[in-house]
Amino acid sequence: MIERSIPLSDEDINLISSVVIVKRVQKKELLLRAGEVCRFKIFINHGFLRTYRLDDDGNEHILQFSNEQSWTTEGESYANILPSAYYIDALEDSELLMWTKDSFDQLLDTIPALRSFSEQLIFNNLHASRNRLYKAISSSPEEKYEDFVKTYRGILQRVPLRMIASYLGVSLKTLTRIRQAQLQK
Amino acid sequence: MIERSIPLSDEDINLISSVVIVKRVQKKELLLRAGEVCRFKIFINHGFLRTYRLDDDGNEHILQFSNEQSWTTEGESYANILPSAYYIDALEDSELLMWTKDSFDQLLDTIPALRSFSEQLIFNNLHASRNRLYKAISSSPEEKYEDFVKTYRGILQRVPLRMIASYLGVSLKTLTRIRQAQLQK
DNA sequence: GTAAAATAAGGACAAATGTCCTCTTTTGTG
DNA sequence: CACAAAAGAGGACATTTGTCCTTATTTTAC
Repeated sequence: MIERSIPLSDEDINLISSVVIVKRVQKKELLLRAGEVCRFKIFINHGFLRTYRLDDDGNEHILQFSNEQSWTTEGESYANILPSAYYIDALEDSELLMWTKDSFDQLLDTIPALRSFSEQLIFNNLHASRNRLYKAISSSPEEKYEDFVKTYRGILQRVPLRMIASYLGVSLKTLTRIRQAQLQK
Repeated sequence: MIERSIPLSDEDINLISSVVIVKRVQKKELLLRAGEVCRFKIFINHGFLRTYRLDDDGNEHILQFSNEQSWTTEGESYANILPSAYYIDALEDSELLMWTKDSFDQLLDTIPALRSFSEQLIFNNLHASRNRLYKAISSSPEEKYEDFVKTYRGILQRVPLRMIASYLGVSLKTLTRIRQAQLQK
């Protein structure tokens, strides 16, 4: 599964597998709490995760949805071994492959292909993040929603609408209004 | 100047300097146009740059202000040698140190300290970008403005207010209203 | 299987925000 | 120095968006 995206030798795969931690989590289970240090890199074998943050009033703001067959972690906490500002939890029952920072760093040193793959991921992340920021500051709620539907059609059916609203930074009300307006057409 | 932030030997510095391109640009001069490939990594010796993008209606949206003694480039275009979606121009007369991707990649291969410094920059960028996204989707215009003032007090005096508005993703009108309201206090 | 919780639509209203305009001041240019 | 351009404040108004409700439906949990 991971192999699909990286060109790795059998030997490399064995190495990587030798330090993996397989974890099954239930829907709603928390993987990371704000204040804790994020100790793992996570690959989602199947299932669905989300990264969110609480503001001063206790409102959730979703930064990221993480599909199966993708990677996630709270990078700032993970890299600097600092308390995380974000939560990560499961939106569906999930099966995860996890590596501690220590073992993953060692893998990076041993397997050049993994390192360059990993760097590529960082870049993709950075560019996606910048693009999303652009949309956040330049688009109307309607454009944001349409863009979301276009980009993540699959997710729309998997999560409650209020989470889409949270992800887009608009109220549930505006989102239902937009959807109603689009039904009229 | 660059040296200050990286532990480099004299030899390394010579290497890095040997392939640098020093460029002086005037206020308003464009360094990168949308559609062009961003061919350089840029270190701003002194001066002030900005990265922005035009939407379909021709409105500017500022993604980044770049201070003196900091780095900038349009990463997505630079890394993948693709047409940029963004513009970069000078908000003040500036002196820039620039490296082509070819020569910079070579430096990265030769100087491990530069590579790790460079990776650190990427991470900082990623985390800053994510943080800004969080504020973009979670804060009111007033909170955004206050946060901006707190974080970039210096910039406030250097750029027109409408650019701050553009950076924050709000209209100039809301920004002047917020500022008026704060004067009342 | 049933009660409780979550979801989301919709109404009513208030508040926030944007657009368009004018006017004054400041800045930049020749 | 003089003229043009840019900046930004402010008014008037319309639109958008949010908050607080209620209600119907679906999902979850015991």
